[in-house]
Amino acid sequence: MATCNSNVLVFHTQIASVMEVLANAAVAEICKLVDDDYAVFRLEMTQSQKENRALRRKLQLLELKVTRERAERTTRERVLASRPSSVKILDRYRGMTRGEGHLTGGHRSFVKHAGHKTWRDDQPIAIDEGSGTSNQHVIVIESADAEAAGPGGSSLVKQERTEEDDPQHSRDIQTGAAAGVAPPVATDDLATTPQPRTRRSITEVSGTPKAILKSETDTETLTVTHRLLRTGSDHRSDPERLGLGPLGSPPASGSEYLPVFHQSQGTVNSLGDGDTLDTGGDDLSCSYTTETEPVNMPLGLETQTDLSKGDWNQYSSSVYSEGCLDKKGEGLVVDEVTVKVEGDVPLTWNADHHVGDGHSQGRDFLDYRESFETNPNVATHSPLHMFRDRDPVSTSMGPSNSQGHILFDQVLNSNDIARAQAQGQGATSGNSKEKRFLCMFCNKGFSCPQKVEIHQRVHTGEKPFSCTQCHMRFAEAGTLKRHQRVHTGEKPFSCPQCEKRFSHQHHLKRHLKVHTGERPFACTHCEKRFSERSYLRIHQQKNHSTL
DNA sequence: CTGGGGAGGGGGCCC
DNA sequence: CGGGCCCCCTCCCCA
Repeated sequence: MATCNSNVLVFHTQIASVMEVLANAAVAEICKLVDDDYAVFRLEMTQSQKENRALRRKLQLLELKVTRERAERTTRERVLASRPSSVKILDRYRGMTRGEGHLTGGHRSFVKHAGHKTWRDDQPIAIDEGSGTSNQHVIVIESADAEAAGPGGSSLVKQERTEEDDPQHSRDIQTGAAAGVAPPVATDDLATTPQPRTRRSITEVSGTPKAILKSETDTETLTVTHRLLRTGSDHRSDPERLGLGPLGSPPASGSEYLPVFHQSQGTVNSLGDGDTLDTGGDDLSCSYTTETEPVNMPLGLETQTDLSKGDWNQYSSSVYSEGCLDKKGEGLVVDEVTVKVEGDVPLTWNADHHVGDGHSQGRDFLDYRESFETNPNVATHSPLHMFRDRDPVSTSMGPSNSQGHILFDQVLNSNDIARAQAQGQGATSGNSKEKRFLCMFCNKGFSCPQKVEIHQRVHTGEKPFSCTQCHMRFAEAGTLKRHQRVHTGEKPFSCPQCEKRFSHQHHLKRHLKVHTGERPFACTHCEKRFSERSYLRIHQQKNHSTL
């Protein structure tokens, strides 16, 4: 009996072990099956996800393409029929965050001749090849999406990567190569379809004397500024820098002055003929730098921007103040205002650049012109000639415009005319001092060339001294220094009578008359007296103008 | 409310 | 470079 029980126990033990082995085997097999299925499932999921991404990308590309084509059609209607296109304008936008649709500043642009297709920076830009739709966008695509991008987007991604990998930010622009290929469009954020926000048409011109460098932009916040900078390191202002020869000699033909356009704000999607990026507003903020090769490239500049909203000073202020080429000292910026004019090419400016200023600028141009017509020393190459050609009203590119001159005169102060004439004639009429250095515009005599140089800024409008606190510019360093008291609040001139303080010494002197009761200026028509000549003049204008 | 005048701010320009 | 004067403009007060 005991033996029987023993056998049964052994048998049970063996069965238990066999069952355990079988169970383990079954578990292992189940796990294996699950893993296999899971792997297959994952593979299928991955493939599905990739397909989804690819489809989404294609869909977005199609949408962008449709939007783009629609914008192009709109633009074609607004773009001029023909434009010269022998030069390329490449823009450089530094600090631009892609996909954000704006530029952060410090952007530079430059012009390259047709043979050079090099970009120096990475930003969406289109080059007008004159082919009508030769527009190209540089896109940023997420790397993850790039992997799954379809054939249409892969090339785009490839291009972008190539450009970004370029440490020198140089890229080849394959303009006009988009034949049969949808305009490359990409975005770093699929959720936000990049809408063209800036429209700019840059037509580069060369060869013809009346070539026009045209910037037609419709974008928000446009303060278009033309910077005429010089490549040299000499930031000193002198007549030569203005294109003036020393004391009236014609400007050097081989000057290295460069017209510089500075793109200051706004997303710039360049567009060529028919290439349009809808922007939204007409208020352009497009200052862009153009850099020309040292080849003679006569060009006229016409900027169809909304400069009419600002005056010339403001215009020039923005021009000068934004430059990275400025030589900045302590609150002083000296930069260049130079127009390179070669031959008899008339440099034409948009009229609005000049006539908006309230007072001073008009005088400048008036003096310029008046002296030009009377001063035989003024050569036809002189800046005066250039200014004369700047039609203050019409945007025509013709040389001198009689209508423009009429209107030009209208904006000028008659007092300034008299003053200019008086200065010119008086200076030449026997000044006892050795003022043998004559102004080339008004014949006014000065004792040294530097004074002539400073004086001639009255005529040329050159203001090489820029305030670092604002965009004001001045022709004289002392004026700038005085102006900066506006920012510093410095009022070094205090009244001993009432402790009032003034930033101008003349203000103090004028104020002292309040205490003294001095009224040296008497009206000849009545018995009224005034402490200031200007008060008297206003009084006479208001009360005795008919006398 | 309006116009004249005073006061002051600021830039242009010459010495 | 500073001084000086000019001008224009704006703000404020007052009749």
